Amino acid sequence: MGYWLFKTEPDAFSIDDLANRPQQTEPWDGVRNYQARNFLRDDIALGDKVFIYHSSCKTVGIAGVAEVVKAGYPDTTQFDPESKYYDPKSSETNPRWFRVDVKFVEKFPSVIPLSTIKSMPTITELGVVKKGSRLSIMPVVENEWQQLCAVAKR
DNA sequence: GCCAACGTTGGC
DNA sequence: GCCAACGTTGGC
Repeated sequence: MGYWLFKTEPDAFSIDDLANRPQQTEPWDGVRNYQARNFLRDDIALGDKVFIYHSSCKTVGIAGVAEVVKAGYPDTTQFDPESKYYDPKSSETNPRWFRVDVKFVEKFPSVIPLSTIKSMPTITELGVVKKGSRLSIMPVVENEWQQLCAVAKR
């Protein structure tokens, strides 16, 4: 079982958007970063748990949990000239970008603020506490996942 | 809105 | 293959 953190800008897509459609499969598409692509294509598995992280907003931090319901497969927006994620250098026979599907699991009673996460001395691996981390998809180690879940439920 | 950090691009 | 220029991300 793997653990991950996905960033999203809540103005575009928030934990509430997920929560309002609890039965629905949501595509996590438009990721255009090679390191994140490799995670999506190679490492993120069915059943993995995902922290939904709100960035570029009033309260930056972890807002809740989702679950992977479909592992990596080609992100079709890369083939669509109308899409803002269109990539003319990609092809259906050799796709460059991948996505997974997720579904809602839970919304935390309140967002765990980034400042709180940074203040926890035992959270050292998580990418968001590292300076200048711009990755939108990042792994979470299990013990840090458990710690953050405990904080969320306080 | 500022700006540091980082990824990508393209000339050589 | 180097590296400067440029664009983007994202916290503050």
